Amino acid sequence: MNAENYAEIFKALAHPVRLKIACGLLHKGKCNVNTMVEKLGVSQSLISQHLNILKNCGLIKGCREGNIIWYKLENELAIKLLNNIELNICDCKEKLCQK
Amino acid sequence: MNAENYAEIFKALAHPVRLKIACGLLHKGKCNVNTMVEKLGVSQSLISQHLNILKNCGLIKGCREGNIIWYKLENELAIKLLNNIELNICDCKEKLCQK
DNA sequence: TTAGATTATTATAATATTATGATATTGTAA
DNA sequence: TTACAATATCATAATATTATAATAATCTAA
Repeated sequence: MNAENYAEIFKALAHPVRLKIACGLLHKGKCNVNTMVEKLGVSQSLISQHLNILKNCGLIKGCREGNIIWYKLENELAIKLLNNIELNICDCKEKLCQK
Repeated sequence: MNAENYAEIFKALAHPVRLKIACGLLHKGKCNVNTMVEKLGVSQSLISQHLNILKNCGLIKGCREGNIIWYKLENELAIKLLNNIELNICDCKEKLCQK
């Protein structure tokens, strides 16, 4: 891991929607695409594109269960970084995280 | 601090040069522009522009001492985040941090 | 096998970021 | 004052990111 590698991780988290997704996954454990679409109020296409960015960085992984794909946080560094942000204020708490 | 605010901080750190600068400041304490130019091998103009981005996010502050401006890390969140990256591998260790 | 639900991909326009080179500003010392 | 060192700003070209709309792929259930 050099500066370029680290910067990529930061870049992946450097967008409000991706941050909400990652933050939400940290607390919710897993989430499917349509739920993100509803909770975050972002188009399905855009959610999918953001998920792809997170996936390409190795931050999340998708696990198909029939028709649905469950996404999970799969990166220790991302988890450490996200634990440093004030989650009770983070939008994801009120949105993606709710049952 | 909402998701947008947090994303801005991540964005500020989402570039190799800015990450090296921030990481270097964390360990070196302070640094002036010309030293960054030499140690990081990046043009003076570009270093200055990157410093400006870090400054605008409130991550660093410059303190003039005669002809020289010393920059310091001035953000608790950034410090927490940077403490989570493996500093012994980070480029800044070999470069910006050396005496 | 067809319809519908869920997710992904593609093309593209709008916008933002990055790097370069030239120039400007600020302070110091002769 | 003038020259020089340190830093900042500006214009701009190249590149990357973001959002939208349309379409495609995949799975399930009837």
